[in-house]
Amino acid sequence: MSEMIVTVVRTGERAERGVTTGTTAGELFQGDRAVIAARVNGELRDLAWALSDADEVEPIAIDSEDGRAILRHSTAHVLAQAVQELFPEAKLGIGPPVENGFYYDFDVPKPFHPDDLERLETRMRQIIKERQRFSRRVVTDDEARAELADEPYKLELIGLKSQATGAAEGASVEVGGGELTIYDNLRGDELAWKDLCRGPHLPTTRHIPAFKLMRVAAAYWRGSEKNPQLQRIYGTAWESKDALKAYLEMLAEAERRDHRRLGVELDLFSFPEEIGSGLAVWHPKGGIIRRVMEEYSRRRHEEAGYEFVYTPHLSKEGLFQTSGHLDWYADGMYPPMELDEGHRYYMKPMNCPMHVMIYRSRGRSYRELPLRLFEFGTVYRYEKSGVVHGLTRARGFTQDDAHIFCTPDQLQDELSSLLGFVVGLLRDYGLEDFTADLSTRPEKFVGEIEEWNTAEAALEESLKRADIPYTIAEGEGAFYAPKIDIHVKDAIGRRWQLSTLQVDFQLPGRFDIEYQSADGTRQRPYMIHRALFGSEERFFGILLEHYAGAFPPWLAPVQVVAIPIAERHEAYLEQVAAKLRERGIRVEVDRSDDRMQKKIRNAQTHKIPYMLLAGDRDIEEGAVSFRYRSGEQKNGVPVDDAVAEIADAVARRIQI
RNA sequence: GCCAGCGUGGCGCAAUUGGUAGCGCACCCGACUUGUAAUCGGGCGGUUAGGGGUUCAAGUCCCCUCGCUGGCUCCA
Repeated sequence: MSEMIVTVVRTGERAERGVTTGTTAGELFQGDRAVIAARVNGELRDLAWALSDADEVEPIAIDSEDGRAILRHSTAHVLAQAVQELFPEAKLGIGPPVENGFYYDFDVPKPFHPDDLERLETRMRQIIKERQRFSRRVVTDDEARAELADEPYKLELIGLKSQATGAAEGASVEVGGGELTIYDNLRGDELAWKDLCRGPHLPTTRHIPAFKLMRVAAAYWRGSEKNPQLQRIYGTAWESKDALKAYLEMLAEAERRDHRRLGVELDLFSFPEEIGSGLAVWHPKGGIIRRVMEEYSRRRHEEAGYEFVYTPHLSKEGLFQTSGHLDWYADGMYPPMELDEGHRYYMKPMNCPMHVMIYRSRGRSYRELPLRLFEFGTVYRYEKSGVVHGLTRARGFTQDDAHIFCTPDQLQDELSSLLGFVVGLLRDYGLEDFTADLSTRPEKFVGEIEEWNTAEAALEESLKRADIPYTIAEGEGAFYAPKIDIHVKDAIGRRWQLSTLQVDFQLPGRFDIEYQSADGTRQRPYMIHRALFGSEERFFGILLEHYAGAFPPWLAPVQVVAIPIAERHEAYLEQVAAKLRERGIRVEVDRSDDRMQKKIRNAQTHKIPYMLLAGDRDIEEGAVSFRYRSGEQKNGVPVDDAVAEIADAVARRIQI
């Protein structure tokens, strides 16, 4: 009685099934409520898709990656319907799923107000309750044009698709590759709404278990500054109320550990309005952490053969003309200071030209190479006003910047050892999970293609040797060089771009630097740029969020707070503190007239790694009692043992 | 740079339709001296980011500047 055979694929297992002609994917998976779409011969399809003989069919569950994307895309449609009902003049842009959610762009006469989101959510809930069916319909270009005559942006997409040019990011969900389709939202048999869309979609709106609109924003149509700005609404949707809740809690956790908030709470740094946007001052507690980070980094660099240099923050314009910065990135530089007789000085946006000056200060021999120059170099970049963001995107910041001058022969080994060094040092700061991007030649570049190819190959080889997983970012290199960016994953799973490593054969030529080789000829060195933290400010901000302010003891600004049970125990704790200070431990005795419980609370909120308490019992035994950040305690520890425990944790740079 | 939302004592927040700026924490003073997350009492502190305007009257309305937030664009 079965008229055709399909192959059902589930998590790698394959099974053949005989079904009647015209069976849909949905009927195949009837009974499994988690299945909301299917992959038929490799293509994602609606459950209403009619199968053909010999099809290979895989169920798509709503809680899979593909399933969530479909859910979110369908939720975007519900949003768009709600918007057009509440704001009839709204014209549709695009509405794709994105990581953790979706958005939909609209052209509206008056921008949305945050309060509009609540009204839209209410309407969306009604639409979901109505159990509208998502119904797919194939149309010709002309039919689509006729049906969407009132939607200028959709018409533009149809036009783009006809021209087979690359549409905007996200637009592929509207028009896709082949035939055009429109999805009708049907309330019973009545058409509630429709949208040009490739699909697939959930069977009905009722299949949306949980969603929330997040924020309104503006976005340029098709991602170009030259185009008009549309109003974008961001939302999120999940396979269950619990999954939505977990996501919202993750966002709340990210907010709690936002470095800008912790910077204030822990008194680490601030951005005085009087100084200017994006320009931080470091308070004593933040300053200690930064100093410890720098000291450790400096020591490791010295051990690895780097030499320390210092250079000024300002330079005459000629330097940046030679380097090419004024030709390529003058926009990103602070405007020049005009001095007498027409001399112009610029704040430096990068340290490299300065380091080249050091190299060029005298003749160089191949025997000196590789020459590794390192500086904590403070640079200033005129970031656009809308992008400044705490410590992670500042206008003044300090790079842990090094430039390595080497012979072409040395390039490969130098890159390889460099990568190992970088990753090793990042591990010491408590970061574990690394990936890399290899950014290759961009459209706008300088130099010879052969040189680019050589450098790209050397970078890739070093990634392989260092065994770091990487992806190739085609065309993402700097104009003067290909680069490797190292990304790290933080404690709550976010990825941050940190270190960069670039091969540069432009600057050596521009500055005409040379070395004398063994055969007596003059040769041009290669140059490698690298920053490990990227910027100290940014790295600090990332670490702060990674640790949620609870730094490991070696970095904590105050490592120990000693808390007397009563005033008469203060002198004893001062002796303990003196012993700790002898070991270089940063310790404070809390002699305020707060109650002991309050002192504990204070130390706890300041995320102090160790609290040492002492009362009559401890003093009798020559001991102290520990309270750790976890709330755990360890009582009656002999003072020398306590000191040793703390000093050891600091020396080993472990987290506790 | 563009769009939107914001900007109240150090921090977190309040202030009916425009009608004399309050609270908590922190801070200062006093009392209390207490074994693991907030003792009690008193006090100081704001020309409501800055400037201009409307009004009898503006933290509340309008304009400009600065700054912050979320996006977009950008990130050498």
